[in-house]
Amino acid sequence: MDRDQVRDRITFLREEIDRHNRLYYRQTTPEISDQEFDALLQELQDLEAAHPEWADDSSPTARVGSDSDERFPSVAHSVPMLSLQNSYDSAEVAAFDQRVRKDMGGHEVLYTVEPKMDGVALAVRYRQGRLTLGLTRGDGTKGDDITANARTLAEIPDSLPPDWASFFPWSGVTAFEARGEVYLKLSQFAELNKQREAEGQELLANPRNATAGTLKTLDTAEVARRGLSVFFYQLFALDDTGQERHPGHVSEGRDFPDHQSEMATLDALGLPVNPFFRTAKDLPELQAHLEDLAGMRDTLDYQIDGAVIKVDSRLWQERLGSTAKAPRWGLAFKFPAEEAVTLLKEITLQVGRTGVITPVAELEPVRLAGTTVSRATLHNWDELQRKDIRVGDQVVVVKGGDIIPKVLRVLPEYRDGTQLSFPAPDQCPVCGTATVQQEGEVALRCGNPVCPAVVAGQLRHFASRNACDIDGLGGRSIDLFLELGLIEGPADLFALKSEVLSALPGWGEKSAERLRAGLQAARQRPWQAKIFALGIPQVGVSTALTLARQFPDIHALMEAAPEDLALLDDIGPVVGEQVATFFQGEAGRQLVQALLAADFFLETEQLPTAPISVSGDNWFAGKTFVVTGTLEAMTRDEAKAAVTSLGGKVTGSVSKKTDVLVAGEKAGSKLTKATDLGIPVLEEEAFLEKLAEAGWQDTGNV
DNA sequence: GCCCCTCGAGTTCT
DNA sequence: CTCGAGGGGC
Repeated sequence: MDRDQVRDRITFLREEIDRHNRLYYRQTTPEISDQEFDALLQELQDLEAAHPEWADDSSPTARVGSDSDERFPSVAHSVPMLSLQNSYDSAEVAAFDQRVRKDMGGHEVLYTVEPKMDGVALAVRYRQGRLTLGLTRGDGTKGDDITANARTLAEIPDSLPPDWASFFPWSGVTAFEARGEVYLKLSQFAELNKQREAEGQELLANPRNATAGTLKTLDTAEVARRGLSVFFYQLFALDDTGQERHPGHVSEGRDFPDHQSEMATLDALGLPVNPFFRTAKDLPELQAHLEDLAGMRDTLDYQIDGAVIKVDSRLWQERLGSTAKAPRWGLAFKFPAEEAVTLLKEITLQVGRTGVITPVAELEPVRLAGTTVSRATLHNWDELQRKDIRVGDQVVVVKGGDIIPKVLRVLPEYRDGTQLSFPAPDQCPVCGTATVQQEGEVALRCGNPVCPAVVAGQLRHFASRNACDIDGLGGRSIDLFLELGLIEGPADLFALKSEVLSALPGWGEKSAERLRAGLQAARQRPWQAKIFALGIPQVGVSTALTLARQFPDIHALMEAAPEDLALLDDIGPVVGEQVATFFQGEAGRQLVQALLAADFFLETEQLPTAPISVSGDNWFAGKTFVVTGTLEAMTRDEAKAAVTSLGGKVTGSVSKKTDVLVAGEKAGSKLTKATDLGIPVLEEEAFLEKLAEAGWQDTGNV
């Protein structure tokens, strides 16, 4: 099912379940068996679990269990407490705008935009200036009477100033109802959990659940202690008669002319309103406000999950009316979810170039922070056990560093006994060789040095950008060559015949020629890139450079003793031993011999390019830099090369020793850390200026 | 011997 | 980007 189908299905199931509920409870004429009903409910629960972004408080699943609470008396709402229609991207906002404009016959429209609080809805009633009732949303038509708890909220006044009625733009108001969202400030949430931790109590899972739980607590002293907050967004007068109903129509002058004045009146009454409140006269303005709000999200002391868009004029609201489900004059825009719940369908195994076997979670695809996530690494079996992840679990997925999905935790409450834990394999999934786990190591390895997965991984590494950077040789070609038995290792690439290549499926003379040129260029790669390409354990770009500076060619490097190696910068006994062992071992020796035979190594290797300082004494020289985020004018690697060429040092992580952080767009945790440590941050524009000042010019070849 | 810093390795999706 | 672990300063 694609996204739209899932959504339609959810809507259908909700309506269908509601219908059967009515048949069952009110008319006692069920159409389907209890089992069939349970199956529908189960399907809906599964879909909602996989798509938390479409959760809805009025869904039948939400009503099952805790929502309607026997411990509190149930009271009918004066006006049904509807929710707005949800939307998930800017196209849907545009469609909303178009529909509204059409319905308004080209009349000028003004929208309001306010944050959509991630809290719990609450209605409060005042009569003659005194708080008389606090009511939860419940099922939308009747809610739970939690008046005693509502009274404990410091932000909800028990009685209003004597002149309260004069704040309404029409006279004769004796009672009113205000609706809003109760929430827990993030700072307060953190404070509460700190206390709970100290007292050995279980921690509150998240602010929203904590708020919902608090409102349903019977101990009012405890409710008061939690320190809940509230923002109101709706206000209407009530009849003073026994039967409450919405009394006014705008045309009769007994309602607010627009949403703005409604908010202003709430504020005047001393009921808190969110400080973010804007108006927009067209779609671009609307979108700009939504973006602003999304940008502010992390700076707020409360969670918001989107924005609420309304047509400002109440007259137009009335004319636009409502569908059966939601008002036509408003829209809830939801930000992309940063956390999603989905089904872990399967765990598969991956064998990397070093032979390390990694478990990977295969997930039911789910939208998360703008992309669809279907896989996530589980790293190793320590992690699997620590988190007690099992096949068939509902899991919470987040995006680490906003890019790479990661399984945060399982939801054990969804387990039904069919979930199976996944033991570490005793055989390599690719070649069947027994797996080994070295002492003190977390990683599980395939014991076979020529495991096909390892060989493929080594070839990929050999061709990769920082290694030989072979143009025209991607992962798919490598797999193809291996499958056909054309090659067994990197050296065999050089012996591939053009005639053979151009006859391969998907290959022609052009691609064969491209690969030939790429291989020729590989022979001219800088010495350190060739060392890196060998794939020696523990030898990355940086260590390869150290080795290249010390040893002029492959022969000298092969003969180096571990003790000599350990003397080098950043190389200790462990890495020294690893390097020496690689060259003494059968596999390493064969690889080097074969590459020598293929003329891969040169008599005189190209020495690593020494830092060329333009003036030797520029702003960059001697400083330590970290580059993060996306730059416009250049790639991160180009920026690093530029800094290095001016005598600056570039490291990968921010620490006290970092002098400057160069931050592009969408900089993540590194920017946060740098700010914490008080390290100067240079944005791209300033960085380019400094480069120009230092006399750097783009040579094009990095 | 402890702690901080840096490096290597594996990682997703468009 | 994050994690684990090696290297080396203190």
